[in-house]
Amino acid sequence: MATREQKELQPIDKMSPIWDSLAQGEREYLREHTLFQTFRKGEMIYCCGDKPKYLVCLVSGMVKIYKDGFSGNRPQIVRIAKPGDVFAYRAFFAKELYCNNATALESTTAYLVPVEVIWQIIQSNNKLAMVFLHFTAQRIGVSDNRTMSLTQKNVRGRLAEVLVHINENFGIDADTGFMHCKLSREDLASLANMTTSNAIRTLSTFSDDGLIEVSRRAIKILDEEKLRRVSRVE
Amino acid sequence: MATREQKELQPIDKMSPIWDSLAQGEREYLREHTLFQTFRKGEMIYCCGDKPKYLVCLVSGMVKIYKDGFSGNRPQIVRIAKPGDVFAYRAFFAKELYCNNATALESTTAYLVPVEVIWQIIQSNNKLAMVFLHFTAQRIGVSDNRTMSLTQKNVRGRLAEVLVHINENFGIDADTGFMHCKLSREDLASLANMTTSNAIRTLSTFSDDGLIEVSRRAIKILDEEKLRRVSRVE
DNA sequence: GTAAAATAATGTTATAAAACATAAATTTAT
DNA sequence: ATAAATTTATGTTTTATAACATTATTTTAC
Repeated sequence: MATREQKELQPIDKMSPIWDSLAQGEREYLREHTLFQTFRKGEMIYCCGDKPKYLVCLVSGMVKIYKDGFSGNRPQIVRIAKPGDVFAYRAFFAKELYCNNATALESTTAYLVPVEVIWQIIQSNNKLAMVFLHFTAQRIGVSDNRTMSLTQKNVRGRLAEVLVHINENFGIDADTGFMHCKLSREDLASLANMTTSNAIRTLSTFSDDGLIEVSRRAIKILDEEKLRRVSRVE
Repeated sequence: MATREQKELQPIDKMSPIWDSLAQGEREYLREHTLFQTFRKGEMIYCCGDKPKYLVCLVSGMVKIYKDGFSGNRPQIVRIAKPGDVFAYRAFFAKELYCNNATALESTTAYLVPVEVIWQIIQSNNKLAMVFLHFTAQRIGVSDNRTMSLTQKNVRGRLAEVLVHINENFGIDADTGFMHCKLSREDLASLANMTTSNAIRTLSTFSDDGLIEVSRRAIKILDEEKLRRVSRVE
């Protein structure tokens, strides 16, 4: 008898604590109007200039959210979404068009909630409004801190910060210790605002110094304390 | 008969459209529990690590909101608040301590609304929650765009952007055309993430090139179109 | 009004990171 | 399986900006 490895697909309102305050009727309304969609690797989920149509709740896979670079400059990854993450709602609440892009980093599935559905529920559910307010307020802090890191830390400090962040937020393989999130050097560079060359070079020196172990795209942190120190002071 | 130059002090709920959705009872409650305070030039309004106690609504003067620099680095001005602006609420909604500082750039007066009062009203006034959600969502966008500017534009582009922004948001003297907001070179540098030397030097070249006119701290934009172009492409 | 402090103006040097170049390794497509 | 394309690895050069240094000007304090 084959064991069922594949996890049962949870309904949208069980995917994130964002929906905890929803009443039963609201949950049903949400479920009924939510789409489920698959994206293949590299596929665009939304892009800069689009009018926000859906809030996205990631079910499986990984999505990079990135801004196009100014005139000839490299694009910059703002953040990477993982299963359970809810995104693509900022522009809607700000009453703006999207000003960044989202593409699947690997084969990905997601719930798409039409913004009208969110609007409908949030108008009469103050708790939901407060949850989104809490989230957006936190994200301002994250964004302002990111600005500080990208402008005041040097290349080593920025890359160390990115590695520690990925390690913390995407987890590591229980057996090998390698990080689950395997990004190309180019994407690491884009996250840490540096050239791909510098990302590659700095990974090499981190590896030479025994801070990390590198095998292709897989990275294992060997000395987290030291890496954090590099992230703090450089 | 002496003309009354001094404007009558407006009540808090007339200071910003943020409060437009408040019912009469809520307005009275807000007014009754709001403090009015004066800050002299350089005085701190709140600082990094403090627990948020008040939402601040600026009545007169100017306030700089800035983050301390990492280990030995220069502080960075996040934004400058002007009369009518409401600030100091992000950390409260994010359930965090302040992670930046606010000091008066000149003699300043402000309404201080205890966060419990905000909480009380927002719990039962969905419209107010939506207004704050709209504001915070917008500010994430501003912050992310700021990150792009500070990391991808060169010194000239960054300073040009700051000048255009100040010109637009703080207005100019009707007679002379000089900008109302007169910052020290150090503060301009802090806004544009560069050394004071570079801000001074770049102002000189802008002046030499006929883009601006400089007289002490006062600056007048002579060729806004060209300055915008510098801001966009450099 | 004068001295002291802070701010502004420039010139010079040092340096971190980008740009460029080339080659090796890996992945993808046929 | 082989070729083509992409990604990774390093070495070298160039460049933008910080750091440093000095002087002039302006503001503040007594």
